[in-house]
Amino acid sequence: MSEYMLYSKSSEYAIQAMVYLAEVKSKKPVLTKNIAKEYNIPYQFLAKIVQTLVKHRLVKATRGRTGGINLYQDASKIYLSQIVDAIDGPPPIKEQCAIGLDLCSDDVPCPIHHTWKPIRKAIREMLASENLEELAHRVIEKRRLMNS
Amino acid sequence: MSEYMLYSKSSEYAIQAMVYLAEVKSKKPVLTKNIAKEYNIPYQFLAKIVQTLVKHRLVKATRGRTGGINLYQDASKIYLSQIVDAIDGPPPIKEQCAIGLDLCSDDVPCPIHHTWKPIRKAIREMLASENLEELAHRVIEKRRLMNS
DNA sequence: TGATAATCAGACATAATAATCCCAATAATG
DNA sequence: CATTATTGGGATTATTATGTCTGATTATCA
Repeated sequence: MSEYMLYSKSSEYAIQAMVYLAEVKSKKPVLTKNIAKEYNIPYQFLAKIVQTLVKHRLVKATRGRTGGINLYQDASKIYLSQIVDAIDGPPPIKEQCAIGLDLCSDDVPCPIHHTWKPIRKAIREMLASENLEELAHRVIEKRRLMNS
Repeated sequence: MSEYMLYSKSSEYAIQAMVYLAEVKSKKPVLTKNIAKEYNIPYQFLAKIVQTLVKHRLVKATRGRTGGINLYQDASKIYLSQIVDAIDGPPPIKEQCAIGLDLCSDDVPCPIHHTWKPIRKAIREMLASENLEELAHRVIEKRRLMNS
């Protein structure tokens, strides 16, 4: 394992799929299969992840021949933190000590509590402030830059 | 999986063990078994991790009946980043895109590149600036606070 | 020098995460 | 109404991270 992990692979796939949905803005249901192909995500695996997103009402599924998936609500109202929480579960109530000594708090801080706390806060705020509409815009902008 | 991960469980154990060594400041070799007991780390597992630390010259091992382990050099010269790199491997040269789209750079940034980059930098700097001597001091301070 | 006690090394076991398979349920279309 | 194409969901497999076992090697000490 290397490089810092904000969320699991499953959450990463979930974010990619939902950014895709925000990007295409299709009224018609979008095929999970197509999203999987576009982002090179194992189809069956993504299908499972989508099921979880449906249960958490982040995605709306239409069954049957002309079925597929759509965002459950407007892209501007869906934030990364919602997706990650749905897939990986919500963050723990009590903050874990970063070097695993035991629980730490402001009163009885762990050795790196004061350096780690603002970083953790920044991560949380990032995930809670990024919405799908913004992300989709920037993905489109990125494509433009890559093709120029 | 929940909560952000800076390093693997193995690295966490490695840090704990080395903070312990910095704390006791023993000239005589310290038993891996005792460290494992102190921090509730599975002994055999910690023994494996220690082997890796020895290979990376972060820890010095003395074999035989009165053997054990010590820090390879002064605690003030050993930083968290060294330990994490030894156990988890060094960070990748090319930065991965946080939402897995593809590689990102300042020129062709991924959608959350500009928010994620300073956070990643802060994490790296934290790991690169925390040395074992400092940490050991603060662990001792924490113990004092807990017992009062 | 033999008994003891530590690390070293590699194989093995278990648990968590990631990925796959298969078929049922649903719905459109000729 | 049969065919086709989708999601739903349980069981299974694969891969990786974590943890365990066993015996060899090294060194001390009675």
